[in-house]
Amino acid sequence: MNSTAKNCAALAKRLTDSGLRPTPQREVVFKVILEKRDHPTADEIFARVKSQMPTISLATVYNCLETLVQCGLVRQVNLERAPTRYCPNLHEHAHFHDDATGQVHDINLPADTLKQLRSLLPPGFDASTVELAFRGSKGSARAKLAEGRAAARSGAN
Amino acid sequence: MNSTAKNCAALAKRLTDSGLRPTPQREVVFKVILEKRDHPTADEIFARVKSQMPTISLATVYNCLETLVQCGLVRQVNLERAPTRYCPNLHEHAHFHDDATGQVHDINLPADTLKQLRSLLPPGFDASTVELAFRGSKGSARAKLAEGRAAARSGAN
DNA sequence: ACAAGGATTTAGAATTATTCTAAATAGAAC
DNA sequence: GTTCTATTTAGAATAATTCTAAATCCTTGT
Ligand SMILES: [Mn+2]
Ligand SMILES: [Mn+2]
Ligand SMILES: [Zn+2]
Ligand SMILES: [Zn+2]
Repeated sequence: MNSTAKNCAALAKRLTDSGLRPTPQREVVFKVILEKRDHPTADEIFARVKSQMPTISLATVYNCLETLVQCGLVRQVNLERAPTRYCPNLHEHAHFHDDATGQVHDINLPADTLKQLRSLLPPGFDASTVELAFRGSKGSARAKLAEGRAAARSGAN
Repeated sequence: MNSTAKNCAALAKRLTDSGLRPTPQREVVFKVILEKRDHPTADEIFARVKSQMPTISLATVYNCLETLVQCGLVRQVNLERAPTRYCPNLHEHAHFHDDATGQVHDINLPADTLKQLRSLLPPGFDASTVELAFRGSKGSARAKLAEGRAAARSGAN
């Protein structure tokens, strides 16, 4: 059983567990989100799905996305007021929005960091979700090395 | 010199420093944001401002808000896909969105916490902004005390 | 097999926060 | 006072998302 089949099976289980049907549309939407984990928007997902299923409608893509989110298989990512993006990474993680390229990267969040953040809340505040987003630019590794050397020099002064 | 006059002077300075004019519209928009720091939306600000300046337009409110944000006097707060809210708290802080009441509360963020969060980024990632938002419910102090006692009991088992 | 009946999909209209456009107004500078 | 530019204003436009209502699909019961 390959990875796609396994994911499909997991999707089918989640859906039927919620009393929903595993339809071809839901499967193909989920598949394209898993295929290229670049946090696509609904429009981008629509475009990718259409190449495999030319008759699907944008409304259906929105409907499927809502279903996948409700089943807990996909997470919505809202950055500023840009169109909602969709992420199949189910681990607790933050997002880094690269201003230069527009790309969105996953940033791993250790469990203890999450706990620390929750501990900042005053008594009585009970957070069901914590969202952390960075915005900036992702320099090249080469630029970063040079930056590091400059910092070392200035620190040595 | 009272607080309102001081804020107006600060606003005028920021504006003229940026080559912009301190207009009555900009002043009144800034004033209502400072008056009730409840993270109002543009529509709410429009309603509050209209009572003092009935001829102002919504477009002007949006224009003034954009100006205030660019001058660094007000911060935009985007939570999920709800209308943008505006916050005059210039300290680094996070937001807590109370699902039950819809209220948005400021959460203080220690400087070292911010540094820790930035340190989660892989080399090459340079964040110009870090946004942290909690969502949940704010129980009453009474409920919170009971919760604490229950936790103590279960911990003692 | 056939007939409900409900779930899902679909196209297109509606919604809504925000931005844009272009004309009117206000104010500063000369 | 005239000119020049910034600002305000009303209304149109935009764009992501949601809604509506009809068509299609599937399951279930007979
Ligand atoms: Mn961007
Ligand atoms: Mn809410
Ligand atoms: Zn992600
Ligand atoms: Zn705030």
